Amino acid sequence: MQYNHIEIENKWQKFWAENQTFKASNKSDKPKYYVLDMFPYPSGAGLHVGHPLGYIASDIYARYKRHKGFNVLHPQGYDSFGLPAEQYAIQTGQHPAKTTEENIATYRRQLDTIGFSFDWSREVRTSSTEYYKWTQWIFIQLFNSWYNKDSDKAEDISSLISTFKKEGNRTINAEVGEDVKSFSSEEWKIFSKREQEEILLQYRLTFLSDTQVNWCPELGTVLANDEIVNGVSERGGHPVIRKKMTQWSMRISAYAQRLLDGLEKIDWPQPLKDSQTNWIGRSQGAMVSFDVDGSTSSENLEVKMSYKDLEALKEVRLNLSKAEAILWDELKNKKGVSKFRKKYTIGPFLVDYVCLAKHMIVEFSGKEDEIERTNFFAKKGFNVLRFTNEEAIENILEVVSKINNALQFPSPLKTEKGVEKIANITHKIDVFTTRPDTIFGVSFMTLAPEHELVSKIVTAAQKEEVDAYIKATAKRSERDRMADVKTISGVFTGAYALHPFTREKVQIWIGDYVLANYGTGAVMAVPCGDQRDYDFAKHFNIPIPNIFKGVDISESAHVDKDGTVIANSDFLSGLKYEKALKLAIFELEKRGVGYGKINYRLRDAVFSRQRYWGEPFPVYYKDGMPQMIAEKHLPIVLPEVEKYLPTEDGKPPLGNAKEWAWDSRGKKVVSNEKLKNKTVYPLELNTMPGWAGSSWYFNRYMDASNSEQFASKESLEYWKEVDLYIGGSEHATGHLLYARFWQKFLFDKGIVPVDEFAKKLINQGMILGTSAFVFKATPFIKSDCFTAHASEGILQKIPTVIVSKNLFNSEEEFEVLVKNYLVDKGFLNQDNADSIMIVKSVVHADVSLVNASDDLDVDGFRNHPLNQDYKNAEFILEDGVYKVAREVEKMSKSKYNVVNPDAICEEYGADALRLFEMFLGPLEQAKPWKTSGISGVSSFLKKLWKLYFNGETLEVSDSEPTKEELKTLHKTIKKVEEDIENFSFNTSVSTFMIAVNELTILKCNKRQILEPLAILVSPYAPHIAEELWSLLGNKTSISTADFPIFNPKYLLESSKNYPISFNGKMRFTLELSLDLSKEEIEKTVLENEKTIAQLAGRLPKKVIVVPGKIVNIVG
RNA sequence: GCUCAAGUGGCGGAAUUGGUAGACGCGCUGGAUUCAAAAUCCAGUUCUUUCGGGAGUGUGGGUUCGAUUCCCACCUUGAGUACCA
Repeated sequence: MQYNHIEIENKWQKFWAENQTFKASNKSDKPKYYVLDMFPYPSGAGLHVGHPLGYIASDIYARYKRHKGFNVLHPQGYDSFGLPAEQYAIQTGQHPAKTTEENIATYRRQLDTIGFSFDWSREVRTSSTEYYKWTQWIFIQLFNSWYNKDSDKAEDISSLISTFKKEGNRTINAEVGEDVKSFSSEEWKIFSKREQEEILLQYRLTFLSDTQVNWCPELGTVLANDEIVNGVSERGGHPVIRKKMTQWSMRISAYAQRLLDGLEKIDWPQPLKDSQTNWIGRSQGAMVSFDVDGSTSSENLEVKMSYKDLEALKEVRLNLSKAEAILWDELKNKKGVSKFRKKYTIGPFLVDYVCLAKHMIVEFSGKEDEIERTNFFAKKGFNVLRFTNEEAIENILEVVSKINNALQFPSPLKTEKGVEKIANITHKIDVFTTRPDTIFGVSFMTLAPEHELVSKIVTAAQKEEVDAYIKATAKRSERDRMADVKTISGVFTGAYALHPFTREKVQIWIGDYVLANYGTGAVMAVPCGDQRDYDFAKHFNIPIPNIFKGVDISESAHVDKDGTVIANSDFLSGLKYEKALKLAIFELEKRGVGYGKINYRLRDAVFSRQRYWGEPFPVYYKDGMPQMIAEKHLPIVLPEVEKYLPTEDGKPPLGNAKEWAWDSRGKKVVSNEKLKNKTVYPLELNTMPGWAGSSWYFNRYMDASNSEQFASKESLEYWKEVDLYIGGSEHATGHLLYARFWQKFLFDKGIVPVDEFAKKLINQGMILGTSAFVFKATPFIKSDCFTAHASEGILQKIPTVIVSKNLFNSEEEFEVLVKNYLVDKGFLNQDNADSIMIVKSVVHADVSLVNASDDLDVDGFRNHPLNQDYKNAEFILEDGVYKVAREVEKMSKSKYNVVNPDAICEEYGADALRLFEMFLGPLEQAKPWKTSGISGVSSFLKKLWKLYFNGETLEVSDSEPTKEELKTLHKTIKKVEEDIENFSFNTSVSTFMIAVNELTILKCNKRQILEPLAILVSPYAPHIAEELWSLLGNKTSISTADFPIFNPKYLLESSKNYPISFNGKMRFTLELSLDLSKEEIEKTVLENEKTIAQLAGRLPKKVIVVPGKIVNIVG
């Protein structure tokens, strides 16, 4: 019987669908295993051979795990909201739901053809109402939550409100926006409802705010940072500008540290982790305050500390009294600006605790010099709180509450002379620096042109110039500013800042190399240690003090930290980077001019899109304040609109909807006409971004049809997390970061049981296309020979000439060849030949017209619908064929190198496609596709089939297998098992080929070999395996069979073919018994005549014998 | 610029802890079968050679009895990222 892949594959695909073979149960005695693919966006172009690569790998793993006795969840779905469908809708007026539906049908058909073991009963689509109901629900959960930094997790907003009622917001340590005002419980109670809502909005994990957004005018929407590549939109490459808009944001920054820490416990590829780490951008350094000159400086009372003193302090910190320890337990958990230090020196005094950012000292009373201390601290701008030991031990809670209160409500500073205004400082410039060790190298400061202080500090003399500069920068788009990094520009403000240590005056400049939205929008410039500062200083002739010992900075800044010794830096002189850094921060904190700080690059994520084809927000606006629609009224269904474009007055597309108002009485969406009614309110016009639906879909698969809940508690508890997640690395800083964020939030709220959703992740590499090119000759009239009409006629006679690849080595040869051809064929007069020139150009040829030997189907090319221009082209062949040039490029329609899997399945079968995709190379690696290679796996399948047959009839013997047959089988079991566990799928395909080749030579047709062999092959080539399995008389699907068990006894050998090397080079092999001892091996080898010949009389210096491995003779 | 990954025949790639470099497949060459083609089967295929050998895993060094594998420097390619202070 012939191997008929079409018949077999149709038969088994139908069988699996009818019998729901791969339907996973949420209850099982077997251990669970969850294998997930990144679900596709169903684009109009359908799948090309690159798309299924990851799905095939995960399918092999899923099928393998089933053979290994696991209850496997292997679902699939569609990320079906998104831009392309909407752009198509704008162009054609087709409803995106319709095109999406059609595209999904194509995808489903293509996926089914490849024979995946997906559990389709759990399919999800992010654009279906049953699904996005729960996306809306999660949005509401985020709205109703705030981030408590003391417990380091998200909590319900109700706990915040009850604290506000009891104590105001002074005891709250939350992740919030920048300008939150402090208030007491009394004040909270008298705030209006609206004021209360405004305050709460600042605390919520999703919040409305006026933010600078990336606005893309062409697309008419805002884009997230990860949707912009090189200053233009990722989709379409349109320019992006910055614009202030009221937008929903997600407070992902609250999770920055946890997103970083979580990377440690997940098995994800290092490059992916690196790019997330990069994106989060944690940098450790210090905040430093510079006073603007014109303020009265406080006298300098510092006592300098050496590094030794600093080390000695560590000792003191370890030995705390009981009261001290109790209080420290309470204080140490405070984070961020309320962070406390213990046993700290402020000037000459050692204080018990200090919060540097808030200038608050907490001490135990009873110290001898209390009055003196209080005065000194007050001069330095510190408030002091004192408690007795008893208070701390007996009523720690009250002590803590007093401290919290004082932190929020600092009392005016007091000295013995009564109330005195200590600081007369008009302005301060805060900067963030990662190099506080270089602080003595500061020679100027630079503010971003947008910095709020600029207008306040600029001198009258400089005002005009500064204003002009600010105007000029504002005009330039973000993209211009980014593209142009070489031009140095800036203006002196005329104002000076005071160096926090030396009190020397340093100039304050503005310059556009400082970005307003990173750090504080201001930098302390250290020209000797930072190249940008250096260039700026050179350009404007600002001094460049050198603070590095023995380093030449005449040409460029010295950026190296390692091994550099600091000089000319007062107390830092003579120290290396690490020590100088610590001591600098220590001194900054001691003098109250700065503190150690961790900064993150990760910004809060903008969550509003001005698009139609996305999830609507479950939000309406009452008096301008957002209100959530109750869970029981979800989903809020996307309304119908006539046009998918923004409205004429610039509102998002949903502004076109006629029925888009919320009736708060009737609890339903009603016509906009009813907005006149008092109880009807406008609904949100923005929609959610693409990443909303994909940030939690892996949880939905666990209980996909649940209409009561996001997913049932039991199913979430059972499946917990994805065990293996396969997808592309392009989602590193988008989907994979946002999904981790939502998972952590859902975990905080007790909705999901784990805070990382995927234990292991593999990035499959891209499959590249092998483009084919032909060489086209284009004739031109040489300019000096141009004699008007006559020449025109020459060109018209000349047909397009296309030249085979190996006929020329240079442009000159090409030209000569073409001219000769044209003359020979009579297209060109010899006389005219000199007046034209021939230019070579390359043209893509459709890869389906080229065979494995790079021969082009010339007629096919002429008649190809995309090659209308070449219908009458002349081809210059070599040896009767046309050879194309090949190049590896990304697969794309425009390069005519896209290979469709449908055609492959049709011609070679799905099993061949699956095997070949795996055989191409390591899963994670990018690799080129060449269809010709598929004949290898195709003939392998035919050989495999033949093993079970004798001519037309199935012939399998029940007799005992031979030793060799068993050896082949068990070798294969071992290797395939190891390969799958290591995701090295390419090598197991080779292993199958070797096994089949060996068994063919052995003429093996034993059931005891061929039955387990079918199981081994089945994860890779499931259709042929099912067919052979059933032909062998089995009644159930092969997917339920146990994986064969490897038995090492069949691989035991009695002898080994030893490689005999001389000085490490293998010269010949020698068959020796494995029972021989080291000495016996050495003796036998040295006596061998080939050894004697190799040595040619020399005496071996040394003989290395590794029994079972190698013999190496040195000499 | 910075970070990461990778360089092995004509091509895709193999060599899991340092131990016979080039498995397996494509392509190519020759042969069998065939009227012919497709398909199938057999043999060969890193380079070089005076047919004894010799050289060889991006380049140059190092460690080792022995290095594709470990270390150092450099070159090339790919990916990510960037006035991030």
